[in-house]
Amino acid sequence: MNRIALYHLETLLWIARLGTFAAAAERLNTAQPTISARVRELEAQIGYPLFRREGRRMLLTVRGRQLVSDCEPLWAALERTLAADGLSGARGIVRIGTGEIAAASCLPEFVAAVERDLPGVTLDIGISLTAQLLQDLLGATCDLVLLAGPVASPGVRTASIGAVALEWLGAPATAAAVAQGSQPPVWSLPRHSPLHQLMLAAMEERPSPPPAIRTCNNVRTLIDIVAAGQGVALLPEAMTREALAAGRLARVWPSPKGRIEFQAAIRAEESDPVVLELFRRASLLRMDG
Amino acid sequence: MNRIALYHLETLLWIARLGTFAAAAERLNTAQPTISARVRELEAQIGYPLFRREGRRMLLTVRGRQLVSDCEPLWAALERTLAADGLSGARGIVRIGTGEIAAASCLPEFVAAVERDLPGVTLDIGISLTAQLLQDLLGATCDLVLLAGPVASPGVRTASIGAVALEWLGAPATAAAVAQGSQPPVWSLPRHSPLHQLMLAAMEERPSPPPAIRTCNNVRTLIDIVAAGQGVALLPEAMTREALAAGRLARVWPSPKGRIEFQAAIRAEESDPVVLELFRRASLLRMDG
DNA sequence: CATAATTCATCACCATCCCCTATCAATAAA
DNA sequence: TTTATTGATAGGGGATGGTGATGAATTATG
Repeated sequence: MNRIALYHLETLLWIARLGTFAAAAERLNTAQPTISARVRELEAQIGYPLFRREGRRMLLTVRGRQLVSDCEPLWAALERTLAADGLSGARGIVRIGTGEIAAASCLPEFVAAVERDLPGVTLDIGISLTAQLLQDLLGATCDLVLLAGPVASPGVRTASIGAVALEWLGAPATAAAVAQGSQPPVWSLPRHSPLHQLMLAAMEERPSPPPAIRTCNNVRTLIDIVAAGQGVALLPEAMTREALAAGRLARVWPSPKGRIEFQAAIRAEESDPVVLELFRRASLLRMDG
Repeated sequence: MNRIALYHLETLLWIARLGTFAAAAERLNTAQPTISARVRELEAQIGYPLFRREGRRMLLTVRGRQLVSDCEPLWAALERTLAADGLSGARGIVRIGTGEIAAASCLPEFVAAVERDLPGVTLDIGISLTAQLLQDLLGATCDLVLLAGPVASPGVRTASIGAVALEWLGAPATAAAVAQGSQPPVWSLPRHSPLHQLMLAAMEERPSPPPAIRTCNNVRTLIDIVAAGQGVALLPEAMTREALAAGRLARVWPSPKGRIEFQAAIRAEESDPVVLELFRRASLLRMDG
């Protein structure tokens, strides 16, 4: 069945349109015996007769007509798909990996720009932690990543896309308790993440001894946890602005000096022009916009 | 481009799913060089690279991924279409030709029965005059026709499906004028149609000399014309019952004795089982039901 | 670090397929 | 009858697709 080629279907469709094998042969720039042979092959492949003799003509059988009308839209779609070649502009599916913070800060803007300027390009987006993102990139599971922290890995080409400020936040009740000397637990991303490292550095700035540290691999969940009064977290301003304004979160300690850097990255040996163009555009993003 | 065979697409899809050429080869019960060759052929046909080396693996390019995701639904549809073979029951497109009167009397019922009992069968319906219908049938433009008048043509197999009564109808105003001796024109289908012949026969029954005869090739329009007071027509009861009840039409002269016969017909040498089954079912129809 | 295993490319060889030209048989039109 | 049209058939040449054996590059394993 799989030995059917596209020209078999094309031949069937042209015979159906023009009525005779000879006309289809002319239309397809080939000889009439070729058309006969193609029909014979197609019939052999699908296992039932498509034509029936009627005088000197060949008429489609009932099932043959069914096949024609089934194949007509399919053929059109196939032609469109396979001919989508010389089309101007970039086309293709690019897999983007990004961390939660970058996703919240500039991904919608990036996606919108791509949709607008490169309509042929489709983005597949996956959210992960920095370490996973790098692994995906090197393992060619992703084409382009937006990730936190300075990355200096051989085989990776990066461009900084800005930094966001961090703040010690908690529920308003937690802030009040802290003001009275309480020592709430600190929540953070897993140990290997850049934000966790920044959090440890920021703890050094503080006079009090470091309290218990708990981790969660999801920033949104982290926010929910501290908003529920379960502790304090060092969170990016970009993701908490709204909750802060709404009073669901409050500043617990003074903000540290450190900011968290973000970068766009692709494989160093990347050669695909679409990916390179997307990297160029990603490099122009500004987290602190 | 048309030299692409279905197995080329199938191969691409399995490589995309399984990740390696070797795995695809095993899945497709073939050797690995075959897979390499198929990919090479496919790339040559579409004109751009689908894969890129990465270590010892082959990775889809951006455009390659695009093609995969474009082809996935197409492939599924093609498989479904081409494999629609051993499916139980009849399948296919049958072209039905019918006259207006038969269409109005029993076509909806017939179509509903086919939809219900033979869901794989699609009907293409065309409305024409009897002469055209016969020509279509013999010329294999139609597979089955429902037509008026006794047909005895060699090469055609018929079955009676009943008869309908005819009445001389006109607008109520016309009927009133006739009662006072007026001689309105008579409207009818074209000369070669069975209804026209019946009309002429019915005129013989009448005492008065035949008035002017005008023709129109469409019964519905004919009804509209006489309902607008433009004359009298011999019309089938089946199509005028409603207008008569609503008072838009009225009986002008006494009804003639003749009724108009209807038949289902197929080519005598028809062998397609689907058409034969539909003919069997059509033979059971009753116009006078 | 050396070895083994995996992955895809290449090669030679063979079978099959596809297309062409030339011709024929059947039917329809003149 | 003659002519034209339609599709089938036959034979040969060239392209295509398939296989198994082998090789190069990379990655896993001891």
